[in-house]
Amino acid sequence: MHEGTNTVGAARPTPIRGPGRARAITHMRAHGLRVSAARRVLLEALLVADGPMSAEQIAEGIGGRVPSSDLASVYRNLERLQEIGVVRHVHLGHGPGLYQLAIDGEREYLTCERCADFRAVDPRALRLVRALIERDFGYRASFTHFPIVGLCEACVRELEGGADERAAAAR
Amino acid sequence: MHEGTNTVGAARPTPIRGPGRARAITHMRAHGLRVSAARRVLLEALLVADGPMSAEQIAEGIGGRVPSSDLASVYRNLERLQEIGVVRHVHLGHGPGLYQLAIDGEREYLTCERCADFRAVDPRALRLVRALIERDFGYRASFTHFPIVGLCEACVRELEGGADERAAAAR
DNA sequence: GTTCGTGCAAATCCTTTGCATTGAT
DNA sequence: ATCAATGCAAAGGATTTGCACGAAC
Repeated sequence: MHEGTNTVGAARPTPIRGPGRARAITHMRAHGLRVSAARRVLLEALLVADGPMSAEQIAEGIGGRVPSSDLASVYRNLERLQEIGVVRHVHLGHGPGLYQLAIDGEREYLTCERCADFRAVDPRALRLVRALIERDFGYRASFTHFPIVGLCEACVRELEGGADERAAAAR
Repeated sequence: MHEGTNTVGAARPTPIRGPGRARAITHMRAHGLRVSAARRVLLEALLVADGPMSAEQIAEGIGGRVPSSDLASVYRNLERLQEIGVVRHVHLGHGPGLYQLAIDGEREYLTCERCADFRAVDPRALRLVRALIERDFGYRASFTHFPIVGLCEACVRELEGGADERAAAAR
């Protein structure tokens, strides 16, 4: 059925480690990708961004902090860079996919379906969760591409506090 | 940011229990919804379907087993019925949202990002997983609307078998 | 007789594709 | 000089919205 973005099962890309620019460009050359202006700008955008960004935000130049570029090319390049392990993306709830450099090792995500905020964690922090899921269901879970969805601490408090607040207001 | 489909935080709808038709229709009347032909057909489609169905499949009459109907109306009615707790939907990976009746109690999902197959489980089966996530991250996870994504047992075997097969082929 | 729901068309959002031109190698 | 990458425009799938007509209450 759906694939394209699906990394699992394809030749596993070597994630880039160490600081960005030069490393990424070497990686691109090593994979036979040309180093065009558009791709330099794309890398710059991802380096400048502080967190996962939508293709549109990137195309618009991260709010003017880097030159803007063509959206279709951004999508094409994000996909190519993803294939060689320079880029990753996450789907946080509805809304567009969010892209980021893969230079900082794997991250897994938890996102709040109420306030839409999210949290990136080291995969090791989810070792037990994964083990439990595999033991009970045989599934090898990954929250890299699709996050754990739920309510964050703040939203839980707000919702549970709801009763108290109402009681207080009634007084 | 995104909402609409988001159930959490809104007045929690009473899920319908007991067998379908009449129950659902009573529920609709109780919530001031009119019982139109289109809505009867929609309910029929969801009753006939054996699993979560896309809006398009429903509009096309579940492969001719029920009358077909207008896609926009299907979406509108799915949303209204969801608001009153007669319908639920899941997002399994990419692809369209999948809708089903809420008559059979909550279900949580695990889906395979390789073969796109999925599995519905009783929420109680995920009690420990949820507890662990809440303890470690403060998130109250729910896999009702967005599933646990990973590799199913079969795909894990295929991928791990890969090495053996290759070794065997080399012999 | 109102008001809500319908069907159709058109618009929206995110993403992909076709194609002639430009540019990296 | 070659071939990959670009930019633009147009298509694509999923979903939403506007609106005039019809049907449930």
